[in-house]
Amino acid sequence: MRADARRNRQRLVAAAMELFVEQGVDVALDAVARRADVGIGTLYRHFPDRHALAGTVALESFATLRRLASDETAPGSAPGGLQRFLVRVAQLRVGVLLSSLYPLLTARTPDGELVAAFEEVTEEIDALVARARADGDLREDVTADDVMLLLALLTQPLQGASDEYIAAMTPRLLHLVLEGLQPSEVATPSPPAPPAPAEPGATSRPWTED
Amino acid sequence: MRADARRNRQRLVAAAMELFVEQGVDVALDAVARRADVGIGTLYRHFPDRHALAGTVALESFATLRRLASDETAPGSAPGGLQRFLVRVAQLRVGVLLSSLYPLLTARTPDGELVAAFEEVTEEIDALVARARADGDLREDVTADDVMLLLALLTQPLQGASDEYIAAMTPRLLHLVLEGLQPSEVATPSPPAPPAPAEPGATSRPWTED
Amino acid sequence: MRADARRNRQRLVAAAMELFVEQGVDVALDAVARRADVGIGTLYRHFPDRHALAGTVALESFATLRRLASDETAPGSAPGGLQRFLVRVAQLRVGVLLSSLYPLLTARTPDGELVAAFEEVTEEIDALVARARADGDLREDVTADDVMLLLALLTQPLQGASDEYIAAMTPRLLHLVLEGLQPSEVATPSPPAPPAPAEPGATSRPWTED
Amino acid sequence: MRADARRNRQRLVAAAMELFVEQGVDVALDAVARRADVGIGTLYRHFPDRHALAGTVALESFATLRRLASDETAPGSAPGGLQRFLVRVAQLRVGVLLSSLYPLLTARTPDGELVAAFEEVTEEIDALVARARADGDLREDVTADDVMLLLALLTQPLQGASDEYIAAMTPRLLHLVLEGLQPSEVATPSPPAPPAPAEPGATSRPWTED
DNA sequence: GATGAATGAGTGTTCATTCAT
DNA sequence: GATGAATGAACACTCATTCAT
Repeated sequence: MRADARRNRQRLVAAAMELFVEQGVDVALDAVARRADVGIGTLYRHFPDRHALAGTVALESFATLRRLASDETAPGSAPGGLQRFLVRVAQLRVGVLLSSLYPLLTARTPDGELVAAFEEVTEEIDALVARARADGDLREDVTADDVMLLLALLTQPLQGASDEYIAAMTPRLLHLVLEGLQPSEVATPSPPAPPAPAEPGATSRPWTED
Repeated sequence: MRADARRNRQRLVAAAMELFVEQGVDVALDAVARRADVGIGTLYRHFPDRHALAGTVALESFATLRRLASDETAPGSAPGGLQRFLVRVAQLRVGVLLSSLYPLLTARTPDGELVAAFEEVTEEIDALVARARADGDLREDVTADDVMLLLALLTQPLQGASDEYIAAMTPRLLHLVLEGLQPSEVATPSPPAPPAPAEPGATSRPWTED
Repeated sequence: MRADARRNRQRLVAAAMELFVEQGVDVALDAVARRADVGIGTLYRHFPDRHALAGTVALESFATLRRLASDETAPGSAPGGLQRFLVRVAQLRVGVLLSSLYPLLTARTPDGELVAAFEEVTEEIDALVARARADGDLREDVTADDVMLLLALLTQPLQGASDEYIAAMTPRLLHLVLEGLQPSEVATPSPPAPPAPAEPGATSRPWTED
Repeated sequence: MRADARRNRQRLVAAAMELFVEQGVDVALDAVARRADVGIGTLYRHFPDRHALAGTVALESFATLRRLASDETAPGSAPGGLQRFLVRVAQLRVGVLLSSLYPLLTARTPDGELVAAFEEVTEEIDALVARARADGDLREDVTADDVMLLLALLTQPLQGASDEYIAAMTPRLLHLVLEGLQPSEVATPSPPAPPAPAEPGATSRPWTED
């Protein structure tokens, strides 16, 4: 692939990620191209349709999440890794993608690569959760799914809120929630999580069609 | 106002609320009119633009929230009112509106009625929070703002997730989070909330423009 | 249906027919709307997509063809009806539609109404052909299918030819061809027509997909 | 010219001719380049625009037509040459080009080479027609223009018809039409052909601009 | 007051053509 | 000379909003 093409591709993905985070996954592709400082045709050459672009952004996001998680599961890493991971993810607001892009995992023809990447992220977070539990930092009844969903929800773009407000409140809420997930004498059993669905897309999470 | 006009108005607001919850605040107004079984022209006669419709929906939602909250602050009501309130709100998914409609609170020309209604809701929730604190059910450093924001985020529509999954996970997450908000020996101080802004829109929450 | 709506619909169909004849079925729908002196949105309100518009144009064309044919099969009508019919059709250049719109007859989900209209046209032309044969005006081995296909081909828009040339040549060619279809001693058997296909779209003519 | 350059040029012209016949002259040039297994840039290096490519294809087609015609006018050739010529041309479906490419003959700046080639084809066909007439195989009032136009029309690609249907019907129609062009007692005079225009493009056929 | 038709700006997508590699 | 990436104009289609009935 030519150098300039690769650069444009990078810029497009970066621009898309920014705009997805700022304005949601429904931004006009025009805007993405403009932000990347590239013609709309170039966007379409690299990504045949919005789906393809979103898929690539998801892939990148999953890779980032995975890297952040594995940083904390490295052998000999300090306790509190789950917390540190979540704080960093929240700062990057990568969670938006975690949530907005779930639909992609279950398109009519689920993208195998994407599903695989998601599985990998899930595994890393499973490891973080297990470690936190082993360290006595996490309630016994909290699963990786709970953690991921909380993350997705808590870092969702709140339509009309100012960036400063979000930036100030996110660590605060995260602190409250994470501390609340620690074991405690008063803890009572949680309502059950839904069972894993038979199928589709190979994930254990039942997202709906596109 | 003619009887049929009033009925149409009601149906429009109801339809809008349903669709806002189901599909987000960006639904086509056509769809709202159709759901209300009313012509699009009728929608526009009652609400000069999407903003006006959304504002009315917000007003209704705030009224509902307020009623639910005041149910729990009635003199002689049982402890645990905050929890019960939050669970009910989550069930109604009225939180979507709480979040999606925040922008309205800070439009260029903030709607006084709306701001007032929001203030009232805030007051009721303040009361619930105070009561919970007094009962020893809530960490000292949790504010009404924290509660409202958590509520908004946790009940946001998660784009591609199936209704069943959401329905199953919401009470679970809420249980975890609420239990986590209880006082505990291990609790450490939360990061500070942002200070109230001087202005605008008269709310103490700094939402961005439209 | 409102009077102005009906008028607009008429104008759209008329404009589409004109432009289909002049420039082929692939004209920009913008151009159709402009020719009909109507906004593009109006076009789309009446016809959800290009297919629907083309289908309606086809329906009208078939109705016209049928009328022209039945004019000549009325009881007591003079001999030479097939010739007169073909000349009139060629003058109207309705044949374009006969050919350009065949695809519609075999769309994935063939439009029943359209197929029925086509069958009716075919029947009328069958009658014309039978009559012509009975009158001794037509070779024995000529079928209605032959006639329709000839008509479609001979009246096709010849991309770069001027209107005058076409207008002058069409009757001339038609005269030659029609006279050639008369019985003659020198006639030799024609190559066989293809057998009717099992299916689809209920017509006996095997047009390809969309 | 480098050997590979020449080869690429050949492949482009061949690919274009195939696709023109299969899908009409409006195919995407991308598709032509792909079929020729060549970059789109290469196509544009050889042919500055679609016009130039089409012109070259026309040239080749005219050459083919001419060759086919002169095969039948060779001294001592058997009677029935016009018929044989037309059948062969119809089989090759070269007629598409004859019709689709007429516009090229009258572009704002008519391509002299092209016009000349067309004139040559016309001359050859004139000869065939004269011979057929002399042999008593053709009505007196049929001209070379009639023959060429019939050929163009009868071999036009019929948008939605299947290849098999066309393949089966073409010889049949051709048989009918050709036999109909033979002299006969019942023949009546044809409507007059349009007079040759003063100009433009030097052809005697009044095609419109581009 | 209700209706739904008309409008046109906005967005997704394709493709002819240019140009850097 | 070959390549394929970049560009933007053009077209299909949607939807907020206005307005005639």
